[in-house]
Amino acid sequence: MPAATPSTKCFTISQLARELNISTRSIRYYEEKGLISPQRTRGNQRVYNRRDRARLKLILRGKRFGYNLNEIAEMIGLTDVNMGETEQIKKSLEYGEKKLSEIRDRITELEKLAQEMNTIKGKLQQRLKDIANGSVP
Amino acid sequence: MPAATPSTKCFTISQLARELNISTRSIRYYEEKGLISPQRTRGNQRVYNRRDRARLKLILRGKRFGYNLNEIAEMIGLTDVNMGETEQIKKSLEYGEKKLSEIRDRITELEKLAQEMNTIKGKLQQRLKDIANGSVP
DNA sequence: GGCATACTTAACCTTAACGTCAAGGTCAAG
DNA sequence: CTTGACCTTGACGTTAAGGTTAAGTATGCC
Repeated sequence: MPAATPSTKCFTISQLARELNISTRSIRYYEEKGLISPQRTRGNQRVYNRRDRARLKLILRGKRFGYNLNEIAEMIGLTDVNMGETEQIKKSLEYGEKKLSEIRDRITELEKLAQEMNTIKGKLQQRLKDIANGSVP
Repeated sequence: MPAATPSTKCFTISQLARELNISTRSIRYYEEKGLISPQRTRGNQRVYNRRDRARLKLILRGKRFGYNLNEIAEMIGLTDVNMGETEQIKKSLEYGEKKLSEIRDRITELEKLAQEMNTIKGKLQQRLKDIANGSVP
């Protein structure tokens, strides 16, 4: 067998913070809330692997859609925690299903919003033309 | 000419609050922040028309996507305020364009999120099967 | 070992977005 | 004109999500 763990790249907290463009404080705060649990060095410093990094990205994505940290916690509760009893898994699946349809709703809603803004855009452009001609306001 | 204003249905604040499932406090707060400016009765009570109602819906939609009220204020600044000088309109258009592409980005991102959750779902189901058989955890 | 960086926890501070409560005004029904 | 439901402003309270600062520890490099 060759050397071990070929896919265990690690990051420090500030590396991740820089990469994800957030503060270290935020990352620690997410940990406080139980959203991530990185390993530690002997010296007690946090070490993040790519799974942790992926999870952070997931958290940030959730945030961008207006979910708060509690909701996100529930949402990603279905990734690797729980993973114990069949019942838990089933519940997670159920929850995930709910969230998925919620997301689909959001997508259609966003499309509606885009449409709405397009309408407004059209009106503004029309108005611009009107002004260019001389139709009084 | 027949009777005037055929499309001027009005609402009280609590009617809207109930319909939109938010508190009256929130609605007043949005007004405080300059996001809506309903008419008043002689007795100084707020009266909302359907345009106001539509705007409230827009605000809530924005919120659901993680925009804060300041961002939303800017965003809807392009609906009927400004509407005065050509320069303003042009700026609004520019801003709207930016927002539109932002929205498109969000849509793709949401799709990615949905995909990700589907992957998780698959894993959970697989795990469920494994347990059903008897492969130890 | 010594130095510069980066990391740790703990404590306190800030801001947005409301919730809540008080003290009083409005409005439609009777 | 009274009553009850609803509305007004104002002020203060609360909560989530961090920012900030302090005092001390780890790590990498010379």
